[in-house]
Amino acid sequence: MIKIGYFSKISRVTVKALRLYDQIGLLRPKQIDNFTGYRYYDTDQLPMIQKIISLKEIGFSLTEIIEITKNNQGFLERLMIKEKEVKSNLGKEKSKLEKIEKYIEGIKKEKNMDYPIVIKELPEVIVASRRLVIKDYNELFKVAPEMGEMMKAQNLKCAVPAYCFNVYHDGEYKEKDIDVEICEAVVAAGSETKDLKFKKLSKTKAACIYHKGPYEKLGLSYGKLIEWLKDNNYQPIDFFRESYIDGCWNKEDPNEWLTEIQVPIREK
Amino acid sequence: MIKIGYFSKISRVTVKALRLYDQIGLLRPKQIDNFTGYRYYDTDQLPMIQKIISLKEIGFSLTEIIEITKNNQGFLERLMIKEKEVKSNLGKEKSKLEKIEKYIEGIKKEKNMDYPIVIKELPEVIVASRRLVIKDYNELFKVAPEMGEMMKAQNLKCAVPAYCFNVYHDGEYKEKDIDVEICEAVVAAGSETKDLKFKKLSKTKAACIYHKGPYEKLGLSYGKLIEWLKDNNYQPIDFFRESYIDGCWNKEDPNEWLTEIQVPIREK
DNA sequence: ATCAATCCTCCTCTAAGGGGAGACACAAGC
DNA sequence: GCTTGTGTCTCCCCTTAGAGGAGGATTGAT
Repeated sequence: MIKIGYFSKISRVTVKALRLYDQIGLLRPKQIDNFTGYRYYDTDQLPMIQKIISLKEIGFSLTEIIEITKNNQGFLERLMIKEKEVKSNLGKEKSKLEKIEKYIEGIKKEKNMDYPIVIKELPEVIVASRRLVIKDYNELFKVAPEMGEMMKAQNLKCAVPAYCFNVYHDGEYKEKDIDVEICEAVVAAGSETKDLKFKKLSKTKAACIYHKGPYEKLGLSYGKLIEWLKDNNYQPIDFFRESYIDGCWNKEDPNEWLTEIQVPIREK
Repeated sequence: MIKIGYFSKISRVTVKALRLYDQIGLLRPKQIDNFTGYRYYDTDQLPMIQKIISLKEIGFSLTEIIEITKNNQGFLERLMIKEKEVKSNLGKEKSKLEKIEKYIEGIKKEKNMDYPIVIKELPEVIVASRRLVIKDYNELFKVAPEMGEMMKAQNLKCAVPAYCFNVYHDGEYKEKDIDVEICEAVVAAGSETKDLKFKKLSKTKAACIYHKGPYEKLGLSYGKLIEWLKDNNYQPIDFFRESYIDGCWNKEDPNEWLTEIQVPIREK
């Protein structure tokens, strides 16, 4: 019979750990002195502690190890479950590594990524949409409230949280005669009119970037996003959405305006 | 100004997490009502929470994120450190996966691995060694105590924990005229005699397996170990050591005898 | 007999929140 | 103005696998 310290040395398991294993019933000392409380182990418990170490090394928790060592039933199943888990972890670590390397690359190329680009899942949503050609961007400040009126007339309820974005349908950047579609998420579709259509957008992954500041500089953010798509080998599967978060309606200073550009992509 | 629940929805971060971030000073609400304690956030805090999420995704802890967002100094270095970390994790997960697959394979092939094979590091050790040819295995029970006498005569101190093993130098298994070397770890070398040599064994990785039961069945364990080496593409770099843990000196029943077979291997 | 080493139990701490209790606060319907 | 339901607040406990340490008892060696 050997004391815990010696058993700790030959098993290469700390005393703290051994006491814990005793406590949770994973590995009880062969004998415990009733008066002193001293734990006495036997060398023939070495294989058991070895097994515990092995199972720990492949990722089983102590609770799982207790169950495994108690009755060997279902060990194969457990192994296969654990295999999946580990594979999933492996995938996560790989994706971390990719992201880190992108970050490092970005810094070395001196791209100033004040705001990171992330992939989000955009939920399924029903939008009221009005598509029209406007003379210039300023006209937006007129037609947007009009649309609000139309929606109010139908007693449409906007979704919460609000989600309001524009889609620009021109193939190129234009300053005049812009083909724009204004979309606003609603709780349920209304009745279609000449000016107001409804559609359901299915959920999708999207690459997103925030843009802070006036709309004239949105181009910079579009540029970053497009470059990122190319670098990461993603392909857009729908139009870019320009989602308005802060704007003239709640912030006076255009430098405070906040917009998010979202582009639906196919998952890799 | 929006309340925590709404901010939670649009940022996709739980209320619990937001409150924690507030508490640790990572992301304070823009305003807090002195009377009610209600937290009020602003939409312009979205980019910040986004950044936090991104940094979390690549494996930074909240404490690290606080430091990163406070002053951007050394971000590149941090990234490179994190890259190493993640690569190391990746390696660990891969090794887990390998082990799991070996286990599964073993079970499917019905190899009864009552005791797992593990790789340990054997520490550097000084051994007293006596090499001789014995007529049969029973002679060991005579020569071993003799060696004890020789050591006692020189007042040699055995190492703690005790480490006593045999090395069989014959190229094949023999029943007679066995070329055996008996080794015992000592604290310091003594003076060499005809029968007693000393040598220092450097530390090395070794594949090890426990064997419980009489010595006649040691062959089975040797077999498993050798097969495992082949399966895992390891090559022995030294003789097999048969390390005696429980034996006739402390257990009567040979079924209780415990031996560990160790074979030094080169690290992959 | 003394003293250092070992052992015991008990307590707190880790990271990033999750779950829940009890108490207020707010908005809507009557 | 009142009730009701929901949202929010703080505070407390819980999770893993031990690490670290305090304070006190025991052991082994001199």
